[in-house]
Amino acid sequence: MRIHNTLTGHVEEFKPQREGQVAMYNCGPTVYKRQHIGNYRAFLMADLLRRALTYLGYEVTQIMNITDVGHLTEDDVADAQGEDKLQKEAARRNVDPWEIAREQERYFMEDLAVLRVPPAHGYPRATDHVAEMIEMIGQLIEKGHAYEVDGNVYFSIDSFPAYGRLSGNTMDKLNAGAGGRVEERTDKKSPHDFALWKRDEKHLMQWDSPWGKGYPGWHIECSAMAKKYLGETLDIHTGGPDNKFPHHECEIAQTESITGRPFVRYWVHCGWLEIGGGKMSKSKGELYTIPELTEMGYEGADIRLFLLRSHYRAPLPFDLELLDEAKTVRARLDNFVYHEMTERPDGTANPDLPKLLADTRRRFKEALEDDLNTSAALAALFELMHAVNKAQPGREDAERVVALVREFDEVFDVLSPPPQQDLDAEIQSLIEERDTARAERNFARADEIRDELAARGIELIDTDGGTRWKKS
RNA sequence: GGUGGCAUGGCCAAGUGGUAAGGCAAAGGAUUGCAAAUCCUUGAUCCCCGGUUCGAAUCCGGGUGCCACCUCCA
Repeated sequence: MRIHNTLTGHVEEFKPQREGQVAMYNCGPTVYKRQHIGNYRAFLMADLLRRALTYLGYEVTQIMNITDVGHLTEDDVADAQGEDKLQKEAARRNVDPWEIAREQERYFMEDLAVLRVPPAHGYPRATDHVAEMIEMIGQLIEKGHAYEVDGNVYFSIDSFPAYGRLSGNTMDKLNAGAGGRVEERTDKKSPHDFALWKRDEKHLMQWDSPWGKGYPGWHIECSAMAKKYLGETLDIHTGGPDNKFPHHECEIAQTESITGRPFVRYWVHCGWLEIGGGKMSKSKGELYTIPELTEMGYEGADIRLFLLRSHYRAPLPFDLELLDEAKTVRARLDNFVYHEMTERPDGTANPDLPKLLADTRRRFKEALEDDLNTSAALAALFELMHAVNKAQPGREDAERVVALVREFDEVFDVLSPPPQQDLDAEIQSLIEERDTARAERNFARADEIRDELAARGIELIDTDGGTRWKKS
């Protein structure tokens, strides 16, 4: 397995700390608003990574955090001026922030289910780990990496020279490029210092701490929970492109200042999902949530395939036509498995088939091993389908082919469930009537019945072996 | 101003030194009572200029265009 590591900027050979075992942490959602499809690109990448690693024989432990406090609207300012996003939404809707957090967390899980994302091994909430955060903050102060000013605790950037290694925004660069954008004056020693603990009497979520009542800053939660559930050094840490800076820089600074060991071996970030030539984000208008898309008739699997068809790191344009295309492709896959390869006649085994299957599996695997090259993996699958359709296999060969397609689908998970085979008696008799009409060459009546069933969502397919149908 | 990234046929998209995967769309053909599906056929010298090389979409230099981060954001 080779994977692109943001830390080095290169695709590297992946070697977990423990042979065959992977400790993976995914930056999860901030539960103050419904996540949109752009957010889900990052979560589906995490899912892909987990599935691919599992397919390749690794045992993966996956932890994804739920941010339910402390994510500020002004992380850079990172003093008491910044607003907690959850708090802001709570004030807007005039409801308890806890209520919003739990509601949005529930929606998130619902969306993941629609997207066929199997649950991670844990979804720790920030608010359940304030004690761990306080402990880490205390350690940072002890070691001289953090300082308290009037109930606020800041991480001192100057105490961590490696700051900026991940994003390229090193301190000298940040200072050089300040260009008037860092203008605020605060109680911080350096404008780039970020908050670990914040005092704010008006905040609705308050915890006791050695520095008085307050609540934790955003970045510290990931350091605390990653350490608790996966240890001091993670094999993989994922996130969206926006997490690189400052969030992940801050995580590195906090954790490594305490442990003195590398925090993460491989940083993996996805590319932006773009809409209208720009990124899709909550602060702009046009974004789609999962329920909005399903109401429009798209299935989770359509969205999966749309996202998995291109490389996870490339910027990906989003529009409904591309989603339609994914739907078309998926229909072709379904058709192959449930129609072309089903009810095949008996036949002799094709001597070339074993090699075709082995080559296809090798190509598929090698593509995944090459920094999750899903485009190439899918190309292998399409070429297999083409070759098999051409060869018109007998039943046993067809079953072998389908088994391989299903094996690939453990990674992609885009096949529809098997079509229902039960039909009510009325429809059944209409189909029989049509068969009779066709036999009598009464095509007018036959087409009439076809149209009628189509209106009821039943699509008829005439084959040599008789009339088949499927729900359209 | 600083940082990171992108530029491949109508659209989407692989490919990082050896004569451009795959998908969607489109067109023609085979098959079909009509359909659907399937099969056959048809398309790009890879943003521009210069360089390195026997050979570059792929490396180097210089341009141009676009996106993002340095505010909230996956």
